[in-house]
Amino acid sequence: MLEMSRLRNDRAGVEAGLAKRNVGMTDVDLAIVLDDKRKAEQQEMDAIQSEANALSRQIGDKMKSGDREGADQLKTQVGELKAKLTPLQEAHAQTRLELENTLLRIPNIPHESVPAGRDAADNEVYQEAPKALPVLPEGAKPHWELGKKYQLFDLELGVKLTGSGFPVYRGKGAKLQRALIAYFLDRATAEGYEEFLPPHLVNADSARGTGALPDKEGQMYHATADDLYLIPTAEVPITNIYRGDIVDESELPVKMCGYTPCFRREAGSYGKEVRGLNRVHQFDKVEIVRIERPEDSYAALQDMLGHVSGLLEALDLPYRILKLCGGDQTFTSTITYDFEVWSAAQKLWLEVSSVSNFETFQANRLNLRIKKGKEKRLAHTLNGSALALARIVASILENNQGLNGIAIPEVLQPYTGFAVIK
RNA sequence: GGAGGAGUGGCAGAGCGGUUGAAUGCACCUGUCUUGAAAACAGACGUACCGAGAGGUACCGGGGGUUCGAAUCCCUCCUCCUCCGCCA
Repeated sequence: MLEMSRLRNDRAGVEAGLAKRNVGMTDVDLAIVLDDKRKAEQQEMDAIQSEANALSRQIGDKMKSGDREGADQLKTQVGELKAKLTPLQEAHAQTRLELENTLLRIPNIPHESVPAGRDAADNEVYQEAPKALPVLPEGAKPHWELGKKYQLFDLELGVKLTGSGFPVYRGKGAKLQRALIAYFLDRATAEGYEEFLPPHLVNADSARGTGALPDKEGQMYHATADDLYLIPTAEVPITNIYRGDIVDESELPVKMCGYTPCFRREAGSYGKEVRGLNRVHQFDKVEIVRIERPEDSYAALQDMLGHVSGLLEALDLPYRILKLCGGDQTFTSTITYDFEVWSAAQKLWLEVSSVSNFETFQANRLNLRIKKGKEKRLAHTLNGSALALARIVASILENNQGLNGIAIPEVLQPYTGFAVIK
């Protein structure tokens, strides 16, 4: 949620930013009108309330001194004031609700460096793959065939148990998952991120705090009996740890990480993009989250890009980094970099990480502030996948396949206990 | 799931219908004193909204109600504690 002050004071900047997302100024204008109305209503209400409070106090005095008649007279006056107040209060509540809903509809303003554009086709390559893409010999198999051949995961079994898009990992496939999770967490904690293991279901307040609601309503699984949402990413519970908090600047930066499964309904996607593990309803991910001073957040973003790059390099996977265009960014982000890994058998780039700075957009919804002495201001929040498993597994299997089986990256071997899948 | 008890400022803890945004203690902050610290003393010390300011309004777990007036009474929901039941 954007700050009202920004909408009022930086109209040109807001307009230019929203244009990059192909969004107009209608809601911005409406928000300002509603905010003006809100203020005027409050002033009027406060004045009436103030008068009523003063009279009520006088009633108390008159009652004490035995002046029943005077008290009754004042009661009538207060009654009249209240009659005026009630409709005002109702109107005011309505105005606030409309203002809130309007603000929730306005997406974050992209960073000035973010290119304009409509969709993924307009994204900018920020960093090319560092080396020549591997070329596999004839007969190389896509990961879903490898998964079947070596009994690493079973999609049909998932259908039986749950439905499509819920893979069942088994044997060395399951162990590889566990190894990747442990490796990613160890790397993150070595970088100073505190590990959390949060709930996998959250309430509506948490979903709203990070922007999953209302923007992604329908993309989350909803446990209606208890009105809880299955998390689409660990970002939601981990960032919400600080919802409503005021953090002293001396405690910054806050660096958190956590592993969780991620649940996404992903309704309506078909074709090669969803073959095998390319897009599933449940996958595992290690997420990193940071809370920063505004002046530090872009250095933090670079640091996070470095961290994710380091992981992919350690796994020896060819990757590139995209800077998303305005139209392809998520609703809440100021700037987003996507990491894509080359899946050699499919000859396809697979997105394995998304690293974003939200500036104050999430913090404003979360009401997450930082303070230095008496001075308080909104924090900047950032997060990134480090990393998302299913597609990493897909590319490891495909890229590392050979005549003698699939080679496990060296850094993972201490975690898997085996060097080859055969 | 059933029965009972409780939710007040950073913490502890009064208040139980009328200048109570809230006593008191501790913690924190600022001064005085001290070479420095401690102690002592003095002061400041919640959040949000409106207002140029003076100041005003709201908030005592959330929501609703009674009343001229609610932290105080009523309803409801949530959370925690104790006991019982069930259970990985």
